Amino acid sequence: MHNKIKELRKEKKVTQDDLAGAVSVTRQTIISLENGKYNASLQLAHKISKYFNMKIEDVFIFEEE
Amino acid sequence: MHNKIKELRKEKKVTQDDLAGAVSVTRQTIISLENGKYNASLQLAHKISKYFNMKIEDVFIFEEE
DNA sequence: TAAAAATGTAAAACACACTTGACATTTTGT
DNA sequence: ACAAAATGTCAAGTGTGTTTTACATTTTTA
Repeated sequence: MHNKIKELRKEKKVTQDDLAGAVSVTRQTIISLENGKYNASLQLAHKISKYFNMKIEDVFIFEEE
Repeated sequence: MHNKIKELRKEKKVTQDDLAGAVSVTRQTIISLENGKYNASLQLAHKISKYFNMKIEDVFIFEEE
């Protein structure tokens, strides 16, 4: 699974710190998600995609398992 | 956050064990999710909603936070 | 009505999402 | 060029999702 957070964030021209604040997590969490260190929780995935006005499936890409 | 797993599962007439097998988790995990003991991971939420041919947001309900 | 199937509970163990803090590197702006 | 802002790394700690095992209760069916 990977995600489009970094792209979406740059399109919208917001900083990691801004996004982190907006969804109430640490900047470290955003960094780790963007760099594929681990996956977001369902709650966080929801907040992030809501922040970008998108569906979870359009931000987080689940390749075949 | 709550979810519609139990309802959807009964509509489709599948057992907890069937669903668990279909999404590769333990029956215990399904029980705990249905009874609100904890929330699914993003991966699992995706597998479950895909199993029911639905979007994550239509299976897992995020009340205002 | 008894056996079988389905659902539930409880607790210990493990994996991973997320935090915290401190510091290093890259990018941006003047 | 230099300072400031943004991004990244590392490591230890906390909390929670998931597994496993074993057993109890409820529901279904022959």
